Amino acid sequence: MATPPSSLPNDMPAAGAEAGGPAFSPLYQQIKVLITRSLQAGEWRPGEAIPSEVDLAARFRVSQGTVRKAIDELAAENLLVRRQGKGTFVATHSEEKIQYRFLRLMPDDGELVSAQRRFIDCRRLRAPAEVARALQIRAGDTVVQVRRVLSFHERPVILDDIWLPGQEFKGLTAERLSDYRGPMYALFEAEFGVRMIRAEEKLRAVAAEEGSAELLAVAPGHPLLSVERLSLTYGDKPVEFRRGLYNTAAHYYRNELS
Amino acid sequence: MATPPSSLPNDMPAAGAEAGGPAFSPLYQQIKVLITRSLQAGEWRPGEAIPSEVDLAARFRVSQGTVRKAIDELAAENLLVRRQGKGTFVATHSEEKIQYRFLRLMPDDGELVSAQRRFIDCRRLRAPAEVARALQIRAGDTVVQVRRVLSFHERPVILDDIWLPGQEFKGLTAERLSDYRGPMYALFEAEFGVRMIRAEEKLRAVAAEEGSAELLAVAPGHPLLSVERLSLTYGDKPVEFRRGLYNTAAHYYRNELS
DNA sequence: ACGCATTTGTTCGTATGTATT
DNA sequence: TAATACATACGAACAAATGCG
Repeated sequence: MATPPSSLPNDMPAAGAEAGGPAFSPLYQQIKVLITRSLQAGEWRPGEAIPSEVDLAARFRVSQGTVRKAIDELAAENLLVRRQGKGTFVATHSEEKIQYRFLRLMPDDGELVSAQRRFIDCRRLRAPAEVARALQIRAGDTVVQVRRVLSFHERPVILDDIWLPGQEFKGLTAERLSDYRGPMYALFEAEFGVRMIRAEEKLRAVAAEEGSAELLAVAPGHPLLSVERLSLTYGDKPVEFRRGLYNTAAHYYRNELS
Repeated sequence: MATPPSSLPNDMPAAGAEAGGPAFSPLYQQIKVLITRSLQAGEWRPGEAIPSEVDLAARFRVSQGTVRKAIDELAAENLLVRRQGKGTFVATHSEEKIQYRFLRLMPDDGELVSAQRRFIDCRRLRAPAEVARALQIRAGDTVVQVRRVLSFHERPVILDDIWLPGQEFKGLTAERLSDYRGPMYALFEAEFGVRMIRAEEKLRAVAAEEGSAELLAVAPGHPLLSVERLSLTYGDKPVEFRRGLYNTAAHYYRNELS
């Protein structure tokens, strides 16, 4: 059995190390951490191929199988995408297939058609307490607020309010949002180097207020699905907070329990 | 390289075989199918240990690593649970840890407390068209309908209407439901041999109607979260259809996107 | 059109580590 | 302590998909 080589952060607490937890972690977990760091540091950009398993094995001085297991888990977490015969690629939000990973709204009948976007507002302001708490920044720090409406078949269905940390999103304007073709997360990734990895959502049923009712073309008091989303990047760092109001008259939010 | 032994269903379309698709599937996928069949047939009951990897390897005439990969996937799908040093066990709904796998409602503040259950109704009737379609039975076939209210801190929060195929649930009564300690799915599994594997949910915001408003102690028209759930067992066979109405005044439905 | 090199995918075998009883 | 079972790690070989010459 090969002893872990000195190039590995064996002395450093990796994934498995917590207070009271085990002070070691398997080799493949350490490799996973190293690969994640390179991802985070931008050594390989979204859409690019990472080195082959054999190359990585040589680089880290471990067997190919160990690299393989590390990549397996990263692929399961949607950080990497494997393609037989081609290589392993850094996941990107600009791909067709993965495009609707975060959009859970489905029409009651008919096919899923792509949404028309209308940006109502995009301005910088001091973070309200609730937003600051969610984004883990100081209350009063600058945030960018984006307000938009998504329509299907010319009918407004989603009203989104989006807050982004001003620090990471300098230069974001309504124009750039409108001009960009493709998903918003693809723009964030390409223009600001911010990659959404996963998100946590809180769903509630609420009554439409005056303003949102008008934008969604429903009567005030009409039931709307409220979806609060906190998006996280590497290291579970929050990078987006949004509140969506969905008109579920002709659509539903699909979820799979497993 | 060992050729697949005759005991394997190599000639039979397994997981990977579809119209136009490849007519073969990897060994570990075939093993996965075989294990799933034994699970379905009840060869090993929920909570029991299945044979060790070495035993299964001998039984199927493959290497331990191949069995391991099959079990890995079944564990990832929550059909099996691995425990180092002890064995691999058939997943069960009566375990503490897995108890809240299907309950997504969380309190806005405070800890998650266990719900008080109140069964309002349990009767047999002919399946309405919508229910029959969901359960893939004939309209008019017998179904069991259960209506219940879940309360937290003495306040009603969830109103559930549950439909079960009468065929599989002979002898289900309000008493048995009330008397049973533990999750309902554990009762289904223990008393009727029906194991929920996964479920698909459709969420909407709706206005409370007269009857449901009274049971949930809210005003008519109050926004409620409607949760339609179709529960599936082995082979994606539907075995439960339910519609829940959640009062999200002090709770939210949590979801993780990844 | 064909073959070849590259890369991931599958399968086997073996040895050792860690957790449980 | 010893036996058992899952977990990790290595190495080797072949299969399947892809892209290039």
